[in-house]
Amino acid sequence: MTPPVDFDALKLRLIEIQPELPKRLQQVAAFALEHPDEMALGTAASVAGHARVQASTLVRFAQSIGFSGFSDLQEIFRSRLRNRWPDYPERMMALHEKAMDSGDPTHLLAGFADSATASLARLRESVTRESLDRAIDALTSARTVYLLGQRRAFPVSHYLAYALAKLGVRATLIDNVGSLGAEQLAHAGRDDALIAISFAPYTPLTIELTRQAAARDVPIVVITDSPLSPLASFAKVRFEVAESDFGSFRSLSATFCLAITLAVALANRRADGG
Amino acid sequence: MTPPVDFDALKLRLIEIQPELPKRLQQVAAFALEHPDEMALGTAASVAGHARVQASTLVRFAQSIGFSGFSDLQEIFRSRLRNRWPDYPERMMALHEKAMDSGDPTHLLAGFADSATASLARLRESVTRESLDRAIDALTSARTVYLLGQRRAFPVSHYLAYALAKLGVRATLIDNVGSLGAEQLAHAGRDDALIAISFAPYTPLTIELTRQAAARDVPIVVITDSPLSPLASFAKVRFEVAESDFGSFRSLSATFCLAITLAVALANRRADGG
DNA sequence: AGCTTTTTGGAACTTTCATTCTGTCTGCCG
DNA sequence: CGGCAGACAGAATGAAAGTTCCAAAAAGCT
Repeated sequence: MTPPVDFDALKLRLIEIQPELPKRLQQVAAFALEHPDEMALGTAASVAGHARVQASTLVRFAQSIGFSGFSDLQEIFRSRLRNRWPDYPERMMALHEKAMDSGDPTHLLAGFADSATASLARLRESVTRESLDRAIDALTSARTVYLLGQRRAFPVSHYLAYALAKLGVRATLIDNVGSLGAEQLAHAGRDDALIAISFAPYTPLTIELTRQAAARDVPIVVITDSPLSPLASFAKVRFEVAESDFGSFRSLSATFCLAITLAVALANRRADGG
Repeated sequence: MTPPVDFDALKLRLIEIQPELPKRLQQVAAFALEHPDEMALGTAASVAGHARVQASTLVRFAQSIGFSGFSDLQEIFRSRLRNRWPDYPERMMALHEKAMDSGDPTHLLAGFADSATASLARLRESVTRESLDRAIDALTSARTVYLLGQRRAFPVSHYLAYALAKLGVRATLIDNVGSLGAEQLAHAGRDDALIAISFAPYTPLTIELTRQAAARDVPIVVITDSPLSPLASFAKVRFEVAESDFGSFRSLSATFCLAITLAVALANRRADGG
């Protein structure tokens, strides 16, 4: 069998033959495509370690595609690295300028990526350890963590529900399916907690349900975009996330980042504290 | 003498001390700056050959700058090649460990923010104008855009549904509420389009519904994490988003960024083209 | 269920590589 | 002109890497 001559050919070949490959060899194929840099720079042993495979499997993999051994295969990944655009900052500049012409969607992509990056940078500066600690305290002592976010904020609360479930934390997502939002939150009490998320224009349902929960003394962590947010007054702990926007669409990157931080920190605390 | 920590520092150091270096060492310095790729990927012997020098000279060169040997020096060149941030993996490790044993949640936040930022940077490099254009073409000619993403990917498809609705694009979210996923997608035909999103471990429902849609010739734009993804083969256009992960949680920033780019570009195209 | 074939993990083997060491050479100062 | 110090090339060395092989396990087939 004749081995692929460049990275693209290799990629195609792998896509083609992967289904009929043994398990471990599939594993290697997936790893190779996901970590091409590692394949290029690492040693057979280190790559094998990261891919959870024996070094000999790497050799077998290479041979099954037609190479004589791992080293030959690695040469493909190395040449890919050589031919990659020489200098990063220059390329970035060129990309920005070239994309300025209208109708180029890469311009949009760059814009959204920039604004997300900016949001993340600002998040890091604006969130204090103290507020994080207080939020995690409040959540740690909760029997059930309720998650509320509608419309734009719904992706965040849904992702939190997913993450908390994975982390073994009891959480309930208020998704308002069938307009049962109020009922979904009805049993939240003072030994639970609510994470309420809303941005301008604030969804009335989110405000109303948060208000009701606050009236029942449910500890509330609020993620919003302004200290003047209608949610602010209900908050035991409040985070203001200033997402920069590009065009009229705000990124949610910083909000997600904060959310997952809360989730993981909470799980860690539970694991430590018993 | 303390060795430079990254490529730029090394460059400066070399320029500074080059005049007072012995002849062969100057030769090596010049070669190193002119052929950084060779320095990164070659062996001591091959580099020595190209630079018309003995291998031992390379070692002495490295030591004269403060490294323990050629291998340490080579690491600098390799990390330059790996990605724009030379110390990214180390930084990640450090943050992770700090976050783990200090219990300081701001380290977690920094880690997630970093990994999101890295994902965004990589996204910009990996997405080509050509694939964006093809995706937008496919979506523009669709009567209805169907959005499919479950579990981890659900936040993305939900957000897309929100954004497309705001932009005046007819879109249907396959949320599988009440297990009506198949029925929600039942009327999609060849003049519609589907955006299918899934990451490992791929949700069976997403794969199955995408397969069914593909069988009915629905044009499909796939967002996934590997060319070997089970979704890949159904795709008319495929995006591979390599999100870096921190701990065991992947950021979704790059995926959101790509999604919103598609949405806005689509709306723009519709507005222009009539 | 038993046999055959394929696949896998691990150790042994061989090669390659970086590094050290030694003798020689060159340039400089006495 | 002779001696000294630094630099150099090339061989020797020891470590690390890639590869091969074999036995055990798994998968497939009758």
